[in-house]
Amino acid sequence: MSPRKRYWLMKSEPDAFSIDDLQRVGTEPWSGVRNYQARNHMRDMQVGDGVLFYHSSCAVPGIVGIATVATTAYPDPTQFERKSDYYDPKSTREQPRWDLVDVAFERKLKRVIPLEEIKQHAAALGDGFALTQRGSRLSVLPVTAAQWKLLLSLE
DNA sequence: GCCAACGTTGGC
DNA sequence: GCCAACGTTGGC
Repeated sequence: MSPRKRYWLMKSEPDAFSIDDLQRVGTEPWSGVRNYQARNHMRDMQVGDGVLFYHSSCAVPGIVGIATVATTAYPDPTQFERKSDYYDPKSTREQPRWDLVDVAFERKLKRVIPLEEIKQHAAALGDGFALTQRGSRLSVLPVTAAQWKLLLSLE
């Protein structure tokens, strides 16, 4: 028996990989996460969990689409590839440090929900919400059912 | 392009 | 085990 569906938010720079890219490929291994907290969140993911797709480092940062978790966590192959930007010499196949999940496209939002607007709901979203916490750079973060509902009600 | 905030590294 | 230095993230 699998635990009930959970929700997450995943950041991506649209110049590198956008929601349109995800729509085109359908499913994408979320490679390159090199932050332990973000990795641990991916290890907690279950197939079917909901993902808010967020564009960062762009003109209008914000939530742009919805995806679903398509696999449980498995070792990120790029950590073993010497030529990859994500190569980690401290990683071995016996003891990989970095995991990823595959993420599947579900839909684009009717409009971008800008960070600026999300911030106006910071109080309702709660102090613990990493996206609206000052200085937070976490790229994979948990979202509660209530936060998910609130954020998508802004669409 | 700037810079604040954060995580990691490495010297001691 | 501390902490300064460094590199990176990401909003603006």
